[in-house]
Amino acid sequence: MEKSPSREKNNGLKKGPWTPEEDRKLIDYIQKHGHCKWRTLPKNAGLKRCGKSCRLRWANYLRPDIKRGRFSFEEEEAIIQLHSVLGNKWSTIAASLPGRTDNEIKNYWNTHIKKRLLKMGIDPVTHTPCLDLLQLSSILNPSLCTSPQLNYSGLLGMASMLNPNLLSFLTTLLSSQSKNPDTINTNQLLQQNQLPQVQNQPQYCSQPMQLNSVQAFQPNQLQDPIQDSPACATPNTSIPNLWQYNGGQLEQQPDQSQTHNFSLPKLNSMINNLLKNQVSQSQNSSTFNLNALLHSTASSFCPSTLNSSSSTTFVNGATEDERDTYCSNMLMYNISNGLNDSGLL
DNA sequence: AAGCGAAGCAACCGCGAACCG
DNA sequence: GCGGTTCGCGGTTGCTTCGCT
Repeated sequence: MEKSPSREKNNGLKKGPWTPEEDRKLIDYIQKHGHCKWRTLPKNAGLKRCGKSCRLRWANYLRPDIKRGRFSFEEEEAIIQLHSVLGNKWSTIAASLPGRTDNEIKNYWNTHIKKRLLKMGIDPVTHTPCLDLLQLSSILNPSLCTSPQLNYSGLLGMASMLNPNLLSFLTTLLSSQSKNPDTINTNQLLQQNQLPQVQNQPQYCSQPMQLNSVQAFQPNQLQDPIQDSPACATPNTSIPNLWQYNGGQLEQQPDQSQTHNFSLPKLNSMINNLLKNQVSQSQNSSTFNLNALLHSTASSFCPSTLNSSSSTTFVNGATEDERDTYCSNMLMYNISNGLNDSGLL
């Protein structure tokens, strides 16, 4: 790639883009003599560059073991995972990714991953759900909603910040949905009689990835909420209309005679209504109105269809949207795992 | 086709750590 | 132990390409 004319420093050392000729000289020299002394290398190799520039060119571009091309999804997952632990320790992260340089990873993080996380409602610095007004409006404004699956993670992130009960409820519902793709038994959920632990720092990536498990969260067979079948939403006033968060225990006992089944589109609208309600009431409230949730009507929050992507598309060469979808599913999967680990599901 | 801003990425810079005499 | 030198890391810059108007 030919760039602008090279710059020169006062001391005669060249700066700027490397030419193929310079590359060849550097490669030839290192292949013959190695690179023990970067300081003296350029002079010996016949290059008008500083040692630092040579080292950088070799390390980031000319090294024979460098892997070129797009980052695979596995690599991306690893970067996010490592960054959540190590922070901006690019060289340490690079050490775990054969063939990738710290500079490349740093650039990829700043140009791709950071944006993706923000889009998912996750703070790329702290790796926790973030709440800002823009995010909030995009989540709550149906016209701005382009990916319902994407918004699940945003919703969960929001929920966790607004109300620990809400996060527990949503994740339980979503996990239940994976076991029974058509219906959710609310009574069964209530009978658990204990709220799961709220994770302080939800993980949204895991190693190794378990595509089959994640696929269980693919909300397939979605219908237009407006066309929801009557059997899918059966509100019942005998269900306690309030869950009181009190050290993880439900204070009101559920009515064990009633079962409520509803489809995922209905769930979508319920979550949306719940969040709207929660936001308008008070942040950090320890209660939410279950009865209102069950009675809430389908809104236009959820677009009419979702594509049921196959897991095999989430490997190398996945589109941006597919990656977003997968990342969102991973969030739900990991939160669900947290529930499973606590023996609640 | 031209202009312009955004995105992507190679390369630079400054600083601290490691090394060495 | 100390001072000078070298190396490596992370943040930043600036050039090129891309896409939109």
